[in-house]
Amino acid sequence: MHDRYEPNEFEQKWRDRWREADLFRTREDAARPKFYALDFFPYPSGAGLSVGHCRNYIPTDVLCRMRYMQGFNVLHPMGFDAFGLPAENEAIKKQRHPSTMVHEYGATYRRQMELIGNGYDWSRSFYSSDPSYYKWTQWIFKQLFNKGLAYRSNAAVNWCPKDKTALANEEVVGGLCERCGTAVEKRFIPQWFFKITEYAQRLLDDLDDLDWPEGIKNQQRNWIGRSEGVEFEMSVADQTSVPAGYDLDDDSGQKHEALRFRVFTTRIDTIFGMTFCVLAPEYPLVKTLSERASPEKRTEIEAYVQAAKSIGDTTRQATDREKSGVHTGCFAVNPATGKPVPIFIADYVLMGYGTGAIMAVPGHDERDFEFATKYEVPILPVIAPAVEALDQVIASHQAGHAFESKDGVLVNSGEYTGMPVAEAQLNLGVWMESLGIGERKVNYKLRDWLISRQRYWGCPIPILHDADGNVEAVSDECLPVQLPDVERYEPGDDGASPLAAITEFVNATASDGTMAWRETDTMGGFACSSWYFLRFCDPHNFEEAWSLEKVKYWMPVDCYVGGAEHAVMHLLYARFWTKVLFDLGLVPTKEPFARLQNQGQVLAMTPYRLPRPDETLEVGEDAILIGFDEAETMAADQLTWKWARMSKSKGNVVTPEEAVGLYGADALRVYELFVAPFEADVQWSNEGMQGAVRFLSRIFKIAAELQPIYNPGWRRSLGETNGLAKDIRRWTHQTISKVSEDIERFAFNTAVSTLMIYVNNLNDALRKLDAQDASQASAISEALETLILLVSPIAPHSADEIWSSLGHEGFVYLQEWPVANPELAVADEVTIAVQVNGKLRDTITVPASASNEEIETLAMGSDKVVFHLDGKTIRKVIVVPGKLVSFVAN
RNA sequence: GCCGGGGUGGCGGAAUGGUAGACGCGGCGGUCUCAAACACCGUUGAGCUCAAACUCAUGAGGGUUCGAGUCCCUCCCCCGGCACCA
Repeated sequence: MHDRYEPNEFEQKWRDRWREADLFRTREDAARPKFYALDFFPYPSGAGLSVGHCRNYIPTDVLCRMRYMQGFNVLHPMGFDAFGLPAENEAIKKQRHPSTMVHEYGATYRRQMELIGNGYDWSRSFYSSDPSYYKWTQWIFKQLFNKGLAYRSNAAVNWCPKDKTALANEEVVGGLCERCGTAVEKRFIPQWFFKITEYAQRLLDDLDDLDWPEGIKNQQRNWIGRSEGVEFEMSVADQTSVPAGYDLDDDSGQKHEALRFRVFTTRIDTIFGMTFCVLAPEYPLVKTLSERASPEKRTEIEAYVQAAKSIGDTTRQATDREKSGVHTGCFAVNPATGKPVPIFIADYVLMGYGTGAIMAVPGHDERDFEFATKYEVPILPVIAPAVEALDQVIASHQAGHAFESKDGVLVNSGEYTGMPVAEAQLNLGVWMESLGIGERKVNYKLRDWLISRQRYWGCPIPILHDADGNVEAVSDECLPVQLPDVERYEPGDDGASPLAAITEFVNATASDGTMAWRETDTMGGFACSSWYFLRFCDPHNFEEAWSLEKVKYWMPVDCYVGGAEHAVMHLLYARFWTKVLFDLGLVPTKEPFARLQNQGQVLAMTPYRLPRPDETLEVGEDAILIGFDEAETMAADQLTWKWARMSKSKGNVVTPEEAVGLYGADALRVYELFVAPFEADVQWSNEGMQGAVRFLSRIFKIAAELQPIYNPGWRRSLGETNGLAKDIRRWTHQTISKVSEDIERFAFNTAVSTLMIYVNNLNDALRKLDAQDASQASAISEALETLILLVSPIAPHSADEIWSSLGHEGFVYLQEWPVANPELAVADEVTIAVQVNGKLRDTITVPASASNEEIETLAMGSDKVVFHLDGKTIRKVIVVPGKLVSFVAN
């Protein structure tokens, strides 16, 4: 037996044995409970894994290993998110075919995952680019299509000029392509969408029951962006009702037919304060109003609309931009007051939200206030803290700000004056409905999910177009629509997929035998990852996407682990697909992931230097990234070292091979688990792993020392224990319960620290141990076994090595997880804090069975307590059993 | 601006309203060694000290409580997300 941790001597041996024994093959034993744990579907990048990725995979593996030992059927699969932009872009750069490249990278990932000792059931693995997988991605597309949830539309879409494809809203971050950081442009191309908006309310409501981090749920709530309000109709006023002081530019002198438009507001209570209204420049009515206007006015309007079109969305939506707009020369009637208000066109109103038109209440909305000030529109206070507190509102206006108030009462609001805001919102909504010009309505920021990509490397959309422009789904027998194997697949700039140039692919026959052509867009990668967790339940099914029975058994995923960056992308899409499939009766759960955990990132020291005078910095950077080689050549005062996320581009990656080579796989596992809470970021240092090595070495040392007295039959020879033997058993059973709980709640750092305390205690006990004492020998044998079992999910190679050195056959993984006996975990004596007037003055040791009165008496006997109580009268005594005694005296 | 999550020794971090700083890293002292490394043993919040005792201390300030890192209020700072969404 090794007496210290020497990973090179045994770790590889155990990994080989696990593979030979097919140890991690999924068990589907009907008598056992199931546990489904899953890591986010990784895209296999050419950079391979870093120790940062391991921080995701190791903890899931620890939990799975414990669950298996606890008697669960564990499903712990791994596969690869192979389709999509990142793979294709890398393949283009390397002049390779994405298919061969991705498989090669996937093999590297697998090798690295095995190197760190992770136990996946590789027999269930697949690539999302396998035809046997994407056949079913297409089949699910069809389910959506048949249900009316997939549609083609010629809308303005986000186009990434670098990746040469359209993107979903979720993939545009701050106006930039989420992948490559290029500014997106607007394009009008016919695109396929999924109607995720139809599920907005359910996606919002069902968040409440999920055991997910609050931050992720919050992000989804914001993204869905529900708001309640009233949508109502405004009529354009006839020129005869134009108020004095407004010069109407209508040169026709004619009466026009009644024009109307609808506005949405969340603050119907402020309607009496509407002194103008605003249409988005893209609003359809703008054209009509412009045609009515004088030639000069028309020129002005058209110029403004043109200008709004030409500036990008990002610029347009910058909050610090000065408001701009143009008066149409027309007026609309405020339905509450009956008075005409001017209609403006302004680009601060967006066509994409609500109706694209608003009622403007400058008195109580900062944006409207800014606009009204610039264009000299009246500002009217209609909400105040109280009817008699109008001066506060006026003061705010004079100071240059709208008075924004969610409570308070209405003023200057006719019969509603004096009514509290909440009540007025309800009453005015009802009033609108009774009048028949509006209704209470819920709006969402969520937009439909744009799924088309004008790229080669994705799942083909299984749709045929006929000569008349009709679309039909490819019949089930003809699935999968195979992605043609071609040499050249670079995207074009014309908004067409490269597949459009492949006539053999495009030409097809419709179901009625007429000529048709295939849809040439492919699906974005998020389609593939929206159901892979279902396929893992039944990965070799060639008849159907999955059998309902299998999915009923395994779903939902009990523990889903990955980074927080997918909050509104993958995690939202996968929820949506699951709900659709649920409605179709194809899956038994409304939600795919019962519990979600986000791991922290691993940061590495990365060299930066100060910019030279002629250099400009990247957004968010205050220095310029340099390579480690360059850093070596520079003087220390020229450099700044910063903690940055490990990435190939920063050159700061530590690979699992390096870490395992230097310190061993188990040391890497222990270090990553122990160094910080699971969800916290970690500052990587190779030296930090030395502590993990010491911990593992101590375990080996204890095991080696105990080997001669270790008795595998300790259960039979255990009798009444006292003294040291009893202490040992108490530590053992306390440790079992704490470690089990901690692993369960993802507190791996405290699980490891508990094991360290246990090891330290056993180490101390070793020095006092009497090998001739049978009860001590049994207790320490139990302790040694328990230590190996408890440490095995965390350091599986070491556990197996020690286990076999002690003469056991097989693997620790196949042993039963120990169960704590609460009676043994209880101490005979407890240390109790004694406080006088809230300050700690002494601690006393009392029998655990002592009554409150006995504890109080013992505490009164303490010299220190006597000293601090001297000359005082005890007013009150608080006894918390097992914890403290507190005297209140004066 | 809005919404989340945070702020504890030199560092990473522990702590169901009940002994703040577990465990580890680093430091210091020692054992082993010709010496070093490894390993092992001891020590390590600050102040005052020979020591005991005492005082202070969980971003700042208030409050509730016998007792607050933990609960409440006001404010500051950091991280993440959203942002002209009516």
